[in-house]
Amino acid sequence: MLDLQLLRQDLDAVVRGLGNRGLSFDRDTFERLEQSRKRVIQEAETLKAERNKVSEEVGRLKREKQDAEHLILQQREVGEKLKALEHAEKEAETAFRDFLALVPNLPHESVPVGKDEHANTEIKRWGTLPTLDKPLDHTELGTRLGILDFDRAAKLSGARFSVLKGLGAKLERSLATFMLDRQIAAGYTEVIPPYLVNAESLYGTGQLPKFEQDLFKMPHGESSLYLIPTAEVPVTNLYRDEVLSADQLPLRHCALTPCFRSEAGSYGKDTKGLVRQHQFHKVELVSFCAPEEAEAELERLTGHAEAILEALELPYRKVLLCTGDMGFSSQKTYDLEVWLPSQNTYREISSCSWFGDFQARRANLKYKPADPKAKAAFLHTLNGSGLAVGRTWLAVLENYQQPDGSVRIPAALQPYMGCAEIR
RNA sequence: GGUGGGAUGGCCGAGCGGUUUAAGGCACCGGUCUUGAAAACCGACGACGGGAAACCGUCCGCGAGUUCGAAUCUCGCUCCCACCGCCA
Repeated sequence: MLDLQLLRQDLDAVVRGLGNRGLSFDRDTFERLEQSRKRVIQEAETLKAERNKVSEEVGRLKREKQDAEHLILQQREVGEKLKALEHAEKEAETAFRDFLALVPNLPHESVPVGKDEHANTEIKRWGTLPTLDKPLDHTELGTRLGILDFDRAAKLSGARFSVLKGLGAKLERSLATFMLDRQIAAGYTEVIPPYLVNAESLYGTGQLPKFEQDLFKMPHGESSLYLIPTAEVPVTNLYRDEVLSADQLPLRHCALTPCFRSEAGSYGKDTKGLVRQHQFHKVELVSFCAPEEAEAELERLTGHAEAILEALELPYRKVLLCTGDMGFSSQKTYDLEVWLPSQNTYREISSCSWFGDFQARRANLKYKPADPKAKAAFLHTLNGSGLAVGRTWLAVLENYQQPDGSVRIPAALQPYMGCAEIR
């Protein structure tokens, strides 16, 4: 949610910022909704103030054993009018909120303006690309090694699911544990959150109301629960409707969870292999901090994701997303892209974002600044993958493949795997 | 699934139809006193919305209802606690 004050005071800046995302902000609708909301609020409040006064008068008369019948009759009419007005007030309030709920965050000033991923800025490249004559893709490598099975997964669930077996399963588990251990050592407190969340949680981080079609929704009693698309949702919402004290900040959490995405609208994209699945594991980093620390925190958090790739000696590049390529809630995002020999290109393996107070407004996440005279204020939220486990799995297979079809295990991972290769 | 108890400001806790503009306490803040601090005393002290301001409105878990008037009465729901049943 954008700051209402900003919308009122500098609508031009909002229109400009959203324009940089390639969106046109409907100024007329906003102004119409804002004004009708204000009008009906003022009307209702005037009437309520009047009602309260007369009711007080009735109370006084009754106490003094005087007749108040004429006032009570008069009040009945006011009550009727008020009921209608309160209804209109609620409607206007809802229309206004619904409109704002669909408006994405404004890009930070340091974000390059552009329409799609071609305008992203490469920040750095790390690592040496493997020299392979004829690199196989991970699907072929994994299937040949007997550690990856898409056919049987299709039998169980359909397309975009996978079965990992033997050392393939162990590799997934080793990677996840390795990442968690590293991030815990870097200062993140591990949490294991629910994998099913309510609609309020998804609203808080910005997946709802706009992106319901991307989620798996489960009927539950009268309402529904959703499978989490990322641990960002439950972990960011941990402190929803709370006021944290300044000395708790920055508050850093990591979580290993499965992630579920319906991938609606991505038909034909990455249909083969593990790149785009309905279910995958991810270690997520989430940080809550004071606004003045947030920009540096994004660099720090991204660094913690990079450290995993470097520890695993996987070549990657770091990209600053342009305005047109950023997610709904983000104001600045770095993507980390790992080298995939079979595709002869870099593919996203982590996305690290700074949301400003956008999610904090939606989730009512506040902190009490150190200055005892200061009022509670919205804090800043950040998160990033550290890393997507499934994509790391396939990156290891492809980058560490040997001419004979076996796969070496990165040195840092060998203690977890208990072996040096898969063959 | 069943029965009973509960949900009030940052925290504890009173209130059970109209002086509640939510008592009282704790914490925090300002002041007096003090070399400084503590103690004591005095004062201030919630969130959200409307308004240039004065001020007004809303908020006692959530939603409906009764009433001139609801923290207080009625109904529905959610969550927490205890016990029973079932269960990994």
